[in-house]
Amino acid sequence: MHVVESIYTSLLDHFGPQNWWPADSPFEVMVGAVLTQNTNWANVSRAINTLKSENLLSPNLLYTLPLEILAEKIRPSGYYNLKAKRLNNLLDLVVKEVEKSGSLDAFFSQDRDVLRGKLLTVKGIGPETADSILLYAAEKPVFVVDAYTHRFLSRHGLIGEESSYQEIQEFFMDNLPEETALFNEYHALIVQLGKEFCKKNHPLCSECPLREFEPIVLETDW
DNA sequence: CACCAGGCAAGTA
DNA sequence: TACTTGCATGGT
Repeated sequence: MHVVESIYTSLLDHFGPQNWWPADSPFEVMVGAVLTQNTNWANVSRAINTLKSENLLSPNLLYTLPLEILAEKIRPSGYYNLKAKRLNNLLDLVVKEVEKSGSLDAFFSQDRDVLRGKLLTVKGIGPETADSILLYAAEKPVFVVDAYTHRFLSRHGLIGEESSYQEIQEFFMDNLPEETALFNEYHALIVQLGKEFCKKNHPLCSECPLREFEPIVLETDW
């Protein structure tokens, strides 16, 4: 059994199923994926609740909303001018593709790597945001790598600190069965680990569910 | 008061 | 290519 499987077992045993992504629809996942960039989920949740309560959470409505108004609506999520623009860039693609395909589901039913390539053409959609949309909205088998993932693997000496997004992603995908449900649960568990035990500048902790995986002291403040 | 949060792109050398 | 910086709110 590879170490990534053992870690998954430990995390699931400790935290239980996380039932991600916390959203009511695939489109809500897409919006949340942009808004949560480098931002606490509690703040993102406020922004999404505003959009919901004003019945604005649809591609066409959001797309026709002026950037300044959109920025105002999503203010609590931080970087609101930047994120309004990024959402609009994403909607450029989504509205166009939905018109072409007939529906959001049809758009998502394309090949995984083709879809990933299209998402990555959008200014403001990088690898993590694209993969979050692929996994949690389109339900494609892709492993999402975030800062917590990088940090906990480094801290346990399982990868070099300088490892790239793609290298870390391959570390998981080369050693796990290619299953959407597994990748979904695993990433969610890593985020929970991050929030509770693997925060920036958080000391090595005897309560950590991964304490058996030889934590090491790093040079950096990770 | 300082630091952090489920990134990304653009600028500099 | 390899750093650095801007973007911004709300919780601890």
